[in-house]
Amino acid sequence: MTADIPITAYKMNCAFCSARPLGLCGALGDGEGFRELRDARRGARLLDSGAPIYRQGDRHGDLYNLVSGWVCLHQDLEDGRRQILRFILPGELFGQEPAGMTSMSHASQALTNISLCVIPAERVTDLRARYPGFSDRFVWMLERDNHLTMDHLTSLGQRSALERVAHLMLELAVRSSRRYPLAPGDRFKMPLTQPLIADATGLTPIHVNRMLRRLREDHILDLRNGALTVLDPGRLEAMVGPSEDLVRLWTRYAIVEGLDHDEHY
Amino acid sequence: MTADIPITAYKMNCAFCSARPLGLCGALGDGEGFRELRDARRGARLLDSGAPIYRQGDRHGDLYNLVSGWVCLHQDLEDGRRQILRFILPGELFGQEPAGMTSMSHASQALTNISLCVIPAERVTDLRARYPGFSDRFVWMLERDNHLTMDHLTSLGQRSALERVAHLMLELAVRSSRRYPLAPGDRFKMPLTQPLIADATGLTPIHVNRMLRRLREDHILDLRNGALTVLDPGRLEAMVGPSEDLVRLWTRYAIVEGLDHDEHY
DNA sequence: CGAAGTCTTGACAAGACTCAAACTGGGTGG
DNA sequence: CCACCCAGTTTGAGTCTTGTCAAGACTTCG
Repeated sequence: MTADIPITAYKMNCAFCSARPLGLCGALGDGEGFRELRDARRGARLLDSGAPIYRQGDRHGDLYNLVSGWVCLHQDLEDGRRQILRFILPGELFGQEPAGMTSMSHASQALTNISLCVIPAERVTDLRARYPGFSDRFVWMLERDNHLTMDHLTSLGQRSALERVAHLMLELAVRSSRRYPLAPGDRFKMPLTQPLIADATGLTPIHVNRMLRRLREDHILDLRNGALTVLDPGRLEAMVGPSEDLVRLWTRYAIVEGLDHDEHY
Repeated sequence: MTADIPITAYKMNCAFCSARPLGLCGALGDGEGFRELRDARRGARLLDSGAPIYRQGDRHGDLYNLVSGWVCLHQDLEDGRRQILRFILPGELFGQEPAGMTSMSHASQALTNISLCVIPAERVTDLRARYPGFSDRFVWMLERDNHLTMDHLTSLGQRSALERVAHLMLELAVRSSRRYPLAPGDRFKMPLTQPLIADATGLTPIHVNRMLRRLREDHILDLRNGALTVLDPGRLEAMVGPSEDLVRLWTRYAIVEGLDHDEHY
């Protein structure tokens, strides 16, 4: 179920630990700050698909960096309805809450087998205070989260069921591959079930099924057996209409000063 | 239409300029940092109801602090549909975007006559780098925004039309008055039209009208002539089910170290 | 007084949800 | 190797919520 793994087992896309200079820690260089961050890690965790990472109402304390696998953040209502707020992909940070909150406002769950890097929130706060570049990247990540969440808000509030599903598929294809534009026939591994898509789009699983069928019959995309095939990128993008800036946020982990294009990733 | 006003005309609830120790600048104390912030202001602006503050696609550059009046942030689709992302109340900050964005992803509009405090974004970045307490509050505000947006996302995705309208009304009553809990008969000035509520909840104006009528007939609340009367706070809260933490975010501008309760506001 | 914007209502249409059932594929245990 | 089970997917029929269209009433303001 849950296992601790040695630090050496980390993959290379932890924003805290590696992926320099792209991740959070890139701002710390190779010096003292980076060593501090590395030493602050509470440890790594391996979790099985389906396992909760934290629950709604848990006391707040740690930040998480997803090293491998997929995670979703979701908010549950008392009567069982739940909204998936965001899908977390490798290299992304999650688990932060405004200071002063007594408990987590949302839960998180592994969608695949995952590996995580765990850092106490107060250590991050401390590093932020002492390393401005580190703080800047942290702020950038918050602003990015905000931006993506607002985009979802517009999608749920204004788009039709078909558009919402298309929007989510395009976003996840681009975010998971960091590639744009897409070509006809591109395939992406996507560990999503239709009930998950339903919780993310505010639809019922049955209706998601119908929308996916329609997208397939219209030769726009085909989601099956955990893989998405983009059949007609042009029409897909036309349905979604992502801005240039939005695509940039989809293809990046963090702002990197001086680097302005995706080619570096 | 637009007018510049002398610095002396500021009211006391600008997070940059005053409202100390509660606003952003509170962390700067009375010393050098505070003077720097005050001097960094690009100036103040008065705008008439309905005026745009910035448009979607405008170049990014300034941060805004609302001194008086109401503002909404909204994101528009090409075909005219629009989603209201957030209502901004006096004392709140808006206009930030992730570094690297070329243009604003959303627009903002004055819902009443307003007064604004304008600060160049790069000056804020600079102050963040040099004053950690200032940076903490800035981060806190971002996290708060994020939290509120996620709450709206859950509302749009999971709640019925009636619940969404009730949710918005409760939130705005509490946020605008900074008072909780509510008592039967409490009245709140609220410069909202039904089309605005529709854009915020993802419904049509006509359906908003139906929902408001039902809430009125059920003696839960009454929104009329720009004022909301809460008739039955108990049932209203039961419909919305806000957590303790959420209410705390509704009643506060900023984290203030050492102060833990609303009584200070 | 007229005009514009907002609110209200009714009748109808459409999109999305509910319920029920059959089908698929992968894993488990006999 | 097969039977079974399970979660996920697919489909159909019927219902209900919400949206659309149209028109009238009420405010506010010039």
